[in-house]
Amino acid sequence: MFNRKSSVLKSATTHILGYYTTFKKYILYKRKTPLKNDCAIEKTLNVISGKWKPAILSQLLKTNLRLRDIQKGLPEASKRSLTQQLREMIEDGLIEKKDFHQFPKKTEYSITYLGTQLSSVFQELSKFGDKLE
Amino acid sequence: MFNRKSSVLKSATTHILGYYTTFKKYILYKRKTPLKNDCAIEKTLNVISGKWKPAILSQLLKTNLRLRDIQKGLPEASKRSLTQQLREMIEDGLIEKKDFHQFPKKTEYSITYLGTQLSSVFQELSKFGDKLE
DNA sequence: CTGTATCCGGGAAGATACTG
DNA sequence: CAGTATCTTCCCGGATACAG
Repeated sequence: MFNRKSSVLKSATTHILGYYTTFKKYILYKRKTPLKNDCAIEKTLNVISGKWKPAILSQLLKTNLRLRDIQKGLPEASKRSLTQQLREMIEDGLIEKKDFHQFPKKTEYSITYLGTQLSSVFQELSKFGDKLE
Repeated sequence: MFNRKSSVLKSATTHILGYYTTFKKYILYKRKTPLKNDCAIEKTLNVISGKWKPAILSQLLKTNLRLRDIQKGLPEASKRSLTQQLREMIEDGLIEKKDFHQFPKKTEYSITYLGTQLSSVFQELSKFGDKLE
């Protein structure tokens, strides 16, 4: 989960797992600045602090949703960002995806049991946020 | 607190408060992507999710500290990052700074009452983090 | 010792076009 | 519809030198 691999295209010099390469192709690399995964607090922050993650999770805590519906609720977010953050949250086990094999494509995102346990975290975050200014 | 101003040097084209300029000098600018400050959850996340903030706050929840001591506890963080994150947390009212006017300089950072209320947030974050893998 | 000035690299996320 | 490919912009935080 930490040092999460992402795919990226670099046209010039880039790095693979810490080593540099100049090949122009999609590669997997580890995050440059490793997270302090020995701290439970930072672990949680890392899985929920994507730009749209709290918003998505709040929605999914209420009901299952298709990508289209998530977009409708977050019109400012690009589709790319949303699918990326959804993918990360699937990797982290917070949510699940179900594919209905049909055309046009249909998928549905839902919260996992682990994900539901975030609600007490959100409750505290919200309580504190109300005290700010 | 949101749309916090930062100073930055751009050698080419950059923007001031949303408008673009090509002057090469230090300017103040607002964040390009405004935060959704209507959500209490995101408010909290925004004030605690700097790279070293949770670590600093955890320390200050125990005792007052000088910059030197914070650095000792976080040898991987640069001085610049630490002072910057400390400054932001002062702006957000989480911590306070006391200057002893002497030479060599001496200052001391301490948690505010608002800051102490973060402990229940951290508790939940920590509890959830233990459930991750 | 505390803090700022300056420069820079890299990862996150936006825009847009395309695929199945 | 759902998702990826590609390029671009932005901004956080590291390194280093300097100032009071």
